[in-house]
Amino acid sequence: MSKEKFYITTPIYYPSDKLHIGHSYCTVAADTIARYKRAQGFDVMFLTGTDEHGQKIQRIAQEKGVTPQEYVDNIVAGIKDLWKMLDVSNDKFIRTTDEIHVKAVQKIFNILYEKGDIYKSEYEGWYCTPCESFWTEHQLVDGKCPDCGRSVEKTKEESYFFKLSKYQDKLIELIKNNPDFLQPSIRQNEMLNNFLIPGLEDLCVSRTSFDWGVPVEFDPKHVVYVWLDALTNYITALGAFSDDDADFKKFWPANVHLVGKEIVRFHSIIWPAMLMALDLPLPKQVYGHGWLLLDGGKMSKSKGNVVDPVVLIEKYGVDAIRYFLMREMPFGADGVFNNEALINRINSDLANDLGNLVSRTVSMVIKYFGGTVTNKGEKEALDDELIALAQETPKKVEELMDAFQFSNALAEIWKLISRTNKYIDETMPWALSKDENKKARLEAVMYNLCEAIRIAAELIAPVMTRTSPIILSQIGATECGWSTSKVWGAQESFTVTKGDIIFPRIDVEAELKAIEEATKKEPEVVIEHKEEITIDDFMKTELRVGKVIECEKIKKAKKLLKLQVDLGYEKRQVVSGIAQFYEPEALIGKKVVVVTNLKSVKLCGEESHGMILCAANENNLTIVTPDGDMELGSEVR
RNA sequence: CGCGGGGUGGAGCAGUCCGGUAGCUCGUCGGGCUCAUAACCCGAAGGUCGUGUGGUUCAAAUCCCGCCCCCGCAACCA
Repeated sequence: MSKEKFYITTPIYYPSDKLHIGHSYCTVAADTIARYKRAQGFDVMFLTGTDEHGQKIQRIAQEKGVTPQEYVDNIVAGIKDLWKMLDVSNDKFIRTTDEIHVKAVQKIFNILYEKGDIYKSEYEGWYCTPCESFWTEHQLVDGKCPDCGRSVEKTKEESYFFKLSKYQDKLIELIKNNPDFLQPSIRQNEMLNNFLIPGLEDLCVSRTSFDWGVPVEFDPKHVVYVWLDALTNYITALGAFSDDDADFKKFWPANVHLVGKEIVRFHSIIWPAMLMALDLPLPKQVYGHGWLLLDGGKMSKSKGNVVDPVVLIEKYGVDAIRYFLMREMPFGADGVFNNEALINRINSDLANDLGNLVSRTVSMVIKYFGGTVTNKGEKEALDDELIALAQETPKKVEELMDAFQFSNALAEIWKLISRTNKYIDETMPWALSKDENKKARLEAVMYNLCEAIRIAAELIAPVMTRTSPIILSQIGATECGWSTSKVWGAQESFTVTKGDIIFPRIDVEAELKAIEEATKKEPEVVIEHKEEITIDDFMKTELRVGKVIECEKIKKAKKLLKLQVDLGYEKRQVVSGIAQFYEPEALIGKKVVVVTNLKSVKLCGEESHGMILCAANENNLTIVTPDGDMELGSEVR
């Protein structure tokens, strides 16, 4: 009898930079599910990987003076190391630069082309010559360039398009009739209201403007653009459209694509449409999880370094991090990461509740019974509540894990752990130990503790990959495995071993202080210098003193102010993104420096002829104003 | 009137779909215990559930309406 299959994927990450804690979050979640399913006996395929093509990579590599391939090889090595550190148990790792992927993508492109679902664009493209931009009919504003508002001309920009619009109705049906397909359900309306119901446009699936990508076989000046290249990884990794497609036949369709909410659209609209075009089955579910946000507000200037997962792992251990990620926030929604919450979780849940429970139990078994207890002790009605809870916990955990409610699943396990701690108080083993007649009763108590711990330790295994076996070994569990966690009394006797403290308590204040100092020491302000220019380059810029004579907010725009500036020889309108830092009235009468020979553009429907000079960083902005009374129109050099 | 999420004891959240004792974790205070990692167990204080003295209802955190505030996304930071 063949085992039931389960195929789960993470997004493939873009290796333009090191990964951060947010990527870890998604991957750990996928890993947790994969481990859980394996424990249950499923035949699991767990895929992650990297999306390595595209203009951005090409550009960064160029800047660094390496080939794109060298560049991504290096970053990908780091990503693989990170997953190793996090105990991520992926079965495959797909890189879009893998030969098997490249060939399959080309094949898919050809198939869709022959079928007519991909066609070379020959139709209404609109080109704005000054902007060098190509627009679709839909993007135009009043028939003009949405960027600068100038008129555009009909052009035939050569690129291949995928007939996404053809699948619109089927996609609407899919999402409406099949609520499981896109989860959590709030995403369904988002997709319907924002994209599907307004109408889909055909999708550009090739580019000629860069060449770091999969070449189109029959038209090699084109490179396959991200959609077709990246999304198809979920099947090419399994060997689809290759000589060996056994895994593809075995595991497709995927049970779930785990994705961040920002890419839900691609996975719930574009990807299914592509599969429809290929006559392949659709994934059973796309699950858009929330984001791990940094401590909001102004206080945290210390982004970067604190959320480097490597630092956290080195400091607190993999399991603490994995536990925190899965426990702290509900999976579908956003959550906030901060050090204090992390340390508190470690202390109260891991050290106090779980670690200490194991520690005190092991100590007592050694102290009172020389290390071994059996199931032959004297039972009492008092035990029933603990046993009942231990028996129903695995069921609840399974229900919650199946719904990807990791946080609640862990909460259930911790209810059992707390109940077990309470059981020690109720039974007072130290009192029983003083009476030789109560030895049998004491043994039952110790045995029950070991059983409860055994079950809890088994249930945390998908999340806490290292702690689980350590605990099981400390209490001498021999009956291990997910299925035995459901059986109270599965193990007849326990021979415990005193081990190291599993989670030492952390001194919160000292730790936070240390972190604060560490983040202070490395201001880590990487100043990116621009390339050197000559005085002639600089002189191309025409800067002049002007005076703000009118100023108002632009409705609909959060950041923009519309200014009328008097330059002495003329007055002109300038739009500036300073609304968050200046009240319009406060600017009237101020002298400013204006870039006067800048190409005009239209912003939020308002013409802007120039730019106001400002000193700015992430948190602050102030306009540059001449020191002293200069005549309007004076040049600034 | 762009799309969406949210405002619940000091902090972080659940409850809102399917109206009817406001629940959890942490923190605070008091007590208990001594097996254990100053841990564990018990108890208490603390909330008119953003707002309108709005509507529906016997009854509203929960449904309807208005308003305020926060946060993402999108559109613009020229």
